[in-house]
Amino acid sequence: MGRQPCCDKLGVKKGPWTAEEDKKLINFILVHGQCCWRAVPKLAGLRRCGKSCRLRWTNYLRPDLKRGLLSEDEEQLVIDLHARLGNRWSKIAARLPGRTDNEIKNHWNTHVKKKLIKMGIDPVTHKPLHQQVSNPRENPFEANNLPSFSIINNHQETIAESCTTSSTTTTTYTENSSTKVESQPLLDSNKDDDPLMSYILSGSFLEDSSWNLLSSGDNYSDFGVSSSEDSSTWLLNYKDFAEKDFGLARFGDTDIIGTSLNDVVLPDGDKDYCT
DNA sequence: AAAGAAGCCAACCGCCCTTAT
DNA sequence: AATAAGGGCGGTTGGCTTCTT
Repeated sequence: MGRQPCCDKLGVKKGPWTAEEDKKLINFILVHGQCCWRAVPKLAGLRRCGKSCRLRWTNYLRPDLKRGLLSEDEEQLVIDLHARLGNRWSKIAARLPGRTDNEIKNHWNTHVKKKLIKMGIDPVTHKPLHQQVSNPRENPFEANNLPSFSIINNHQETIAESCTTSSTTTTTYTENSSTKVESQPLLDSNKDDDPLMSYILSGSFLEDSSWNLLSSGDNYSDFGVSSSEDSSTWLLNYKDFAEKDFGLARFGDTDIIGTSLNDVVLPDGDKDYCT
C-alpha cells in the first residue's frame, strides 16, 4: 500500500553540506539528470534525505543560478510581484531567471521589508503605513508618489481591484466606490479559480509590455532545467560553474568532476528510478 | 583587540496537494 | 476508494559573518 518511504531517518546527515557532498550530488545529476529525489542519496552515495538533496540542488548547485545580491531591477520586480502575489515566493522566483524562491524570500525578509518600512510602506499590504486605518479609500500609491509603484498604478484597472496580499480575509475599498468588500485571500490554493492569478500567470501578463518585466531579448524559457529538457543543454551551461566553483577540469570528457563517473554505479534494481 | 549585537542566508521543518499503489 | 509517500512550498531557525561599542 502506498509508496516506499523517502528515506530512513536513521543515519541521515543534517546540517551544512560539505564540498565533497556537493561534488557527489553534482556528479550524480550531471550523469543521470534530475530523477526521483528519493533515489538520489542512495545512488549518489550520500547520507542525506532526498528532500535535502533536492533543496541543495535547486537552491545552490543548479548551474543556471545567478549569484550575488539582486540587482535594483530584480528587486523592483520582486516588489511589484509581491504586491500582486503575496508571499508566493516560488511564483515570484519563476519570473526572475536564475533566482530561487529561497533567495528571494531571504532578500525580502532581510532587505526589502526594512526598505519599505523605512519608506513608510507596509511590506505586507504595500500600502502606506499611516493611511491604512485612517483613510483606506485613498490611493496609496498616488499618495506616496513612489516610483516603486508606478507599474502597479498603471495596472490597477487591469487587474482585479481586490488584489491584496494578506494571508487572511481582507477588506478592500475600491476607488470608485465606498463599498467595503470582504474578499477571500488571494492566496487561495486553487489559482484556477483566481482571475488575478490566472492573468498574472497567463501569457498575456508577460506580453503586456507596460509591465516592463524584462528587457527585450530575455527569454523565460531559459529559466530552469525541466526534467524533460535535453540534458546536454544544461550540461553545457554547467561548464563554467563547474570549472570556476569546483575547480573541475575537462568538463564534457568522460572523466569529469574530480572523481570518476565510474564511481557512480547504479545497482540493477535502482536503474528504474532514473528513466 | 575583544565582546556583544545585528545581519545574513543555507538548511530544516511541517503542512498541503498530488500521485502511486 | 483508501492509504501513504513524494514533491513543492512558505515559515522558521541556527550558525556564521560583519558591524558596533
